Amino acid sequence: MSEEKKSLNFLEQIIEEDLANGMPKENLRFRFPPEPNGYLHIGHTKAIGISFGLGLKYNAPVNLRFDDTNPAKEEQEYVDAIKNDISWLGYSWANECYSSDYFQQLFDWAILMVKDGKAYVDSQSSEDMRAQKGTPTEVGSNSPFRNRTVEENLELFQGMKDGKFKEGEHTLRAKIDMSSPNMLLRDPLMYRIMFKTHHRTGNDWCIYPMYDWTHGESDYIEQISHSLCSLEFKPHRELYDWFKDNVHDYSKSEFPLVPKQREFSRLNLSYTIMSKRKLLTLVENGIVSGWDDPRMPTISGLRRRGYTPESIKNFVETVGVSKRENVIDVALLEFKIREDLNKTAKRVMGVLDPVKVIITNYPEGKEEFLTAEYNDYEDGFGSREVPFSREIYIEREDFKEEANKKFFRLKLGGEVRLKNAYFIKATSCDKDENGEITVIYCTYDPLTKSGMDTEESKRKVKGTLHWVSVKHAIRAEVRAYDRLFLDEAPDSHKDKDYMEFINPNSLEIITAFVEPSLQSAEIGERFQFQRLGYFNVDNDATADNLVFNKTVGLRDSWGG
RNA sequence: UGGCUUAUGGUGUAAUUGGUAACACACCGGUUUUUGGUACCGACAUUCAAGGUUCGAGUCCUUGUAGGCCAACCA
Repeated sequence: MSEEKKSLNFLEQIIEEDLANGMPKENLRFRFPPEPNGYLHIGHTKAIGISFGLGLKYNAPVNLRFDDTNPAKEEQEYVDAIKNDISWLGYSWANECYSSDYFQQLFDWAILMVKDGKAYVDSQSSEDMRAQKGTPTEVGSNSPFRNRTVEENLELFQGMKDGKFKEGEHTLRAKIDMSSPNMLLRDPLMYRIMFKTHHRTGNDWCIYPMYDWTHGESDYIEQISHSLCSLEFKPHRELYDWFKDNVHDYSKSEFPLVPKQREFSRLNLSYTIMSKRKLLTLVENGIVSGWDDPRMPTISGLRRRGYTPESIKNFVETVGVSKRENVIDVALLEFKIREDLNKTAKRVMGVLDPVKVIITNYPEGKEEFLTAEYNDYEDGFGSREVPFSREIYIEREDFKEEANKKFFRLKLGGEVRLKNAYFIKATSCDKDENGEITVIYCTYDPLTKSGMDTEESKRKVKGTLHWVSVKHAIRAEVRAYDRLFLDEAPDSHKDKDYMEFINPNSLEIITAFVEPSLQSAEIGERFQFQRLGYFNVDNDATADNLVFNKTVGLRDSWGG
């Protein structure tokens, strides 16, 4: 057993350091904090993998916390989908939490901050506030309401909560520093008035706390030790710490531990987009059939496409953790699913673009059943009987009337092996008026039957073809997918909209012929169609209409 | 004219914290093969630039350059 020493990523190093500096291991606690305003995508699996992975590594609890502070965008449907996706990946959370569970605590703390002169009610329009906020290079200026008395602030804030004001009339702001070089510290909003029904708290509240105020304090309430998020929140850390320091003064005894936020770079994948808002646009405009369309980079899309949880987790593991902007080649994701399915999928035969072959010396009306292993190289997969007869389908691209020596497939006068069956030799073919081949005539050699181990079957043939018996084949719908976008980084162009790069041919629906054993295939079941790729049974499949999704093609080093 | 941050091959991630660039994917070549698959071999960078410190620098210092993020009553 050689122990491979894996280097620690920078987050693990931070944790090891904290541990070394005396933090008890039992204090370790993480969280994954999605906003339920859309479905989880492959980018989220990185964040999920990091926090849940750390939980597993250090045997520490990981909370699933819905950051549900904006009822205008959030829905129960998304909560359910998110839970389902995380479970499917194979992770379990210690507690199912909601920021909205902390609304009262947050409000109580906010009152204390008002009393301490650390927060005030502003009564300006958002436009006015934006104007005095300054810019990254110019300082802001103070609100005319910044110096209201504590009594006035208290009364107004209570009035906000009691629904005495209209939306937009007042806000509660933290009193920090309008000239801070960090824009987020220029008196950030803590509360806004919203008369919206919340998916959990209903109409209990008409003021809702903002992200910065809520998120950090939710971490604090849950006593999260390491709050890990993506890089764009780095500037928020200063504010996170400011709120945390103030609130800690109020609640040291009840909540002794203060969390620590650290940031890593998010995952970007080539040829796709990773923005919930933009993905929602694809759904709403009917570019895809839904959040779980197999072309979507969502977890539900990948699941439907045939990806396994294992392959996705391996992918995230391989991608690593760092602080630099990155774009991962989608080929790595494809490699990971091939790697997994290569070990686990049964091999079967299906013909996607059929051309008929008539074996002229095979008796008419005869049929025989040939034993075919589900996996020739691994034990434990079992086998099935595949029917063979005088007429079969092969792949149209597997035949050429004439071809050079690099073409290992069937050509006139040439011999190939039919997988699990016989050697055949092409003698002639028929064509239609367009020159399209309609029938290929072959002869077979009965002494080359698979498993016979005869001298004849030891003849060198370079090619092996997959096939399916015409009489026994079953029709199946195959959905073949191509990348959704034609550009490597569709949303990175300043002058062009990502919608301009939509691939108009990302879905091809094919009527295929597959071997009869697949009649009993179950929804979700994954197969390798030999020489073609990996396919799984789509949710849309019924007993008399099999539907397969092409998960990914086999690696093809020939190229055509 | 601001603040924060990152820079290692085509793409990611690593380098025992100053000791002579590793792993994976992609690409290209080859061997094996009843999948042109798998497996196995081989090829592919002197670390953004320029200086400096040092016996020795991807790691330290200086000065640049390039990229990312920051002005929502979003998260």
